[in-house]
Amino acid sequence: METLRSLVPSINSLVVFEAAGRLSSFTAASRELGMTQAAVSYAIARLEEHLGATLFLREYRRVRLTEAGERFHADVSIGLSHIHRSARDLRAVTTGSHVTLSCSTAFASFWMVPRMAQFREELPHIDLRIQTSDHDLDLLGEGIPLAVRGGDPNHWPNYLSEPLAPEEIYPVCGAGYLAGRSAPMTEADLLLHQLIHLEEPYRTAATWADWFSAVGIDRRRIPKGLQINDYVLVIQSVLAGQGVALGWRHLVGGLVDSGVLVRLTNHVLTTGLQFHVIWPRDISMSQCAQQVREWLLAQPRV
Amino acid sequence: METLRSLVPSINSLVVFEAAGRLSSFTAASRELGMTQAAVSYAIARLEEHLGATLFLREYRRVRLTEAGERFHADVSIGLSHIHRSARDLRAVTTGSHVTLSCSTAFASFWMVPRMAQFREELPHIDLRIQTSDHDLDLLGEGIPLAVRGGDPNHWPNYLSEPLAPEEIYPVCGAGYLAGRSAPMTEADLLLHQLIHLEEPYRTAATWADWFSAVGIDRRRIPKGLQINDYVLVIQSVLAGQGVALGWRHLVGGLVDSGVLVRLTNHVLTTGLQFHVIWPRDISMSQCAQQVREWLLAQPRV
DNA sequence: GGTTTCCATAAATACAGCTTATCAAGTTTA
DNA sequence: TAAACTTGATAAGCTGTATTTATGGAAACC
Repeated sequence: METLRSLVPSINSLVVFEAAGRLSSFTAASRELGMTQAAVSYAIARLEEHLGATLFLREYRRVRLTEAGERFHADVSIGLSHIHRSARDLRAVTTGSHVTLSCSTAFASFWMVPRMAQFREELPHIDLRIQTSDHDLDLLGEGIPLAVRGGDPNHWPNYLSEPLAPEEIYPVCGAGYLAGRSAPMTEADLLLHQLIHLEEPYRTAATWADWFSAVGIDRRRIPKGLQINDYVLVIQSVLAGQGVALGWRHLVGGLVDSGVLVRLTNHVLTTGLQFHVIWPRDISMSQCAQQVREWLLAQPRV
Repeated sequence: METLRSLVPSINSLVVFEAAGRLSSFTAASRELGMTQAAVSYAIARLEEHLGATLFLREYRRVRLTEAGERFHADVSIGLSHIHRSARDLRAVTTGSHVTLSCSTAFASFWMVPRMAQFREELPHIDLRIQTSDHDLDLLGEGIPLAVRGGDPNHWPNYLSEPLAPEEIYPVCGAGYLAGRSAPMTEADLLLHQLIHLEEPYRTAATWADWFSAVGIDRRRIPKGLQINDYVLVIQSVLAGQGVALGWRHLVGGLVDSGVLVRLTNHVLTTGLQFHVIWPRDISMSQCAQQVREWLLAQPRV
């Protein structure tokens, strides 16, 4: 079969043709493409010669696509724009002044937000955009250079990663919650409290069942309580004194330290998993994204 | 906006990338493209460098597209194949061993068929394909280099043309039709005969009304008769002795000369229009198509 | 009639893309 | 275990094509 290369003198000439056709002017096309008018004229002439078709009618001070040229132009435009868009998406990850970080709403609220002031101070030139999503979206497809995800890196073969924090879980309640209540002495005492459950709609997260199992308490003994599907709302409920929830150390550690949340019992569920900063393996990162990654990883571990 | 040129090192590299991705091998791609393996390796390396993305994983004795590469490859393939198809269609008109001639079924039957033996003798190397259509199809769109059409060349600004025969119309009947009937002496006598009408569904052709008008006979006096929508069938009906029809000289002249059809009356309706050989203006013709055109125009006028 | 603004053409030039040559790596096989 | 084979990477150098520079011609417009 005739290859595309044999059909046209050079694929580059198609780009010239596209611009010339769109602008109906060789001179304008040459300006747009940053080359001389002669080069455009030459490229078009060779393309026409090669295809054996007149693509342009040379009129006074302009050129006009012939009918055949019009048809070909439409197809070339479609083809090139398709490629153009794809190439632009690829590059979007690696360049650009802004950096998009994909993470959960919980991570955004409890980890990023408290550190944003410091971020602005240390990396003032970077326009950081946090994209929260509780789906595990496709960074490559979305053109996002950086994300925070919990889990096993082996599950993301197309991404490189660096651990940010281990997954450690303990019960917390609001500072005022214990007033008028007796603090639980043992893990089993917690069964008598108002438990707030996180019901992740898309991901699977550790639950009260996991936590109680780890201390040898049968999951069937766990009372039903408040079911909330967003971790930010879970913690807000806890802060409002509505009950006890599981706290992820890397998220709530700061609140515990400042005293607005209170740890209950001494048991910590350690899943062995880590939260990671991850980025697409095959795509080189922009300077800015690299700086953001280094900044994330340099934050003191809670 | 970033132009496509700035996104990729050269558009040619996309062709190399497409082949390499499809074949999962630089060496195989180099063979297909008729270049060296080194050139492919170099082109891909530059493309990756330019896009800032790793497109291939180099494995033992093969390369494999990365996820990002896969995505980009799909888009590039689509884009290039779109252009490829369009370019091929353009070229199909100008090259190729066969020549397609578009004409009406009537012209095919009564003009081409009687001359085909001679055509084969004079241009044996040409694979002539006659495409009959009673629509006025778009030669450019169909990739057809040559057609025969009646009418005014000014109506086809995108085509060049050369007249083949004037439009001359006279009544004819079958050789046996007059047996037992009195031959019409005047044009008006024809009104007493069984007239066969051609009812062109798509084009407008001259009718009995036109013919009678030209000799000063009111169209309202014309009797209804057989209505047939294909001129080939009209003439077959006439040959079968079913009645009298209008005969176009360039089509039925040969049948009249050989005696199987008989001209009636002396009046000839000359519309002033011509039948033309036409071809797309903007597309250069293949050698073969040119020969066919010259052959058509060199045929002795009936 | 001069001016302007397009496109075409010719000659000269630069440099991208290609080839040649060689190396490295990894699997097969002997 | 080492030699052979295949495939990709790399370096250096060459070639040819795309581009520029320079010029001319045509068509409108003032």
